Amino acid sequence: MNNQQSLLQWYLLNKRDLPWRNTQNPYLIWLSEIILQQTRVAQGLPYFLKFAQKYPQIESLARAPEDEVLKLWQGLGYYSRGRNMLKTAQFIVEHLQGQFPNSYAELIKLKGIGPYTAAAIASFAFNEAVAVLDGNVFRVLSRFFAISDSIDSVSGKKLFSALANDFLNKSNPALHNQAIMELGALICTPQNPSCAICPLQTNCLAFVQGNPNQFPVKSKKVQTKKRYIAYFHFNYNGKIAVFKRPPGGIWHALYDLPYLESDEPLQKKDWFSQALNKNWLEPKQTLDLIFEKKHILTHQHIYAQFYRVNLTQIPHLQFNETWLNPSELSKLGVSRLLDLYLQKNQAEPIHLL
DNA sequence: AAGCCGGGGGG
DNA sequence: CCCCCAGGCTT
Repeated sequence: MNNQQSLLQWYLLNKRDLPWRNTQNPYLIWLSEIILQQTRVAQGLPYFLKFAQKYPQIESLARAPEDEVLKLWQGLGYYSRGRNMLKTAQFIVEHLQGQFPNSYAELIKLKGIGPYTAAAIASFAFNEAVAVLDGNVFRVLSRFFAISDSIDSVSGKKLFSALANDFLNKSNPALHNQAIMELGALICTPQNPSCAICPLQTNCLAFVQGNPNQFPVKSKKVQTKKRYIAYFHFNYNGKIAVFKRPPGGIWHALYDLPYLESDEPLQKKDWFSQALNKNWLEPKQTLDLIFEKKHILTHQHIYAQFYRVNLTQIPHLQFNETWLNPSELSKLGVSRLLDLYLQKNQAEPIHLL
């Protein structure tokens, strides 16, 4: 048996039973691939089930309001995926008669579909002979061939892309692509790979050399930034001031509370005086610290404090804010951080005045 | 080419 | 604390 055959045999015996593997419907496969971008299967699975249930066809997704899609996407992160997904659904329904493109060349033209996702849909739904290249494939191939070219350089990507297409089993691209990714997810893991039970063990150069942990090679490193944010829960007759976050930063298109920000930690009196300067409140008013949370993201650590202010008149907040009651706000997508606060606030309501 | 975009799980 | 996950878009 050659390497491709060993890989396929291993896959057929050991694959996980995942819902998007039981269909060739390009819409459902696309849905799963968008959700799974930079996202573990265990985290994305419940979202796939929710979306497939609520939007069984591309037409129902295309009709959905953006706020509804983002509420369903809430907690999954990388929210531009959800907005691009909606735009692409609308494009396909309005301009392609609802028919999903059936080739890599056409798929990659769509918003939110890059080289990986185009290859995944083209092969899984239409059995096109194009290799997927994701984090799993980078890892498997870099170890199998002991390649030290960095996977986040342009030249490295070209090299691995050529290698992946060379390694592709042209007689069964759909199964081969799923198999090599599954191998990366279950056997050829980032740390402590299970080489002892790997179907490619005997021909794996890194295993022979005894250094699989040295692959793959990455050159870029992420540096995290610390942010200190004071959120203001302005309460007026049971309504709360919120605004839709603008383009150009984190949580674009999600709803949020008015806030102040600093590069270094500040105390309540500092936030209070800043808010006073902006005429968000009056000197006689008080800030109640309700909730503190260190919110950890890949590229930033947010030290958040949530202050509640009970108002007797509506201030001008400069956020294009709207005033919503809790049931209205509960229908809108918010960050995981704000969701935590709102949940806590609901569990321990403040009985005021 | 580099920076940015979330949240979570595992070592 | 670190890593990275069925990546893609913008500058």
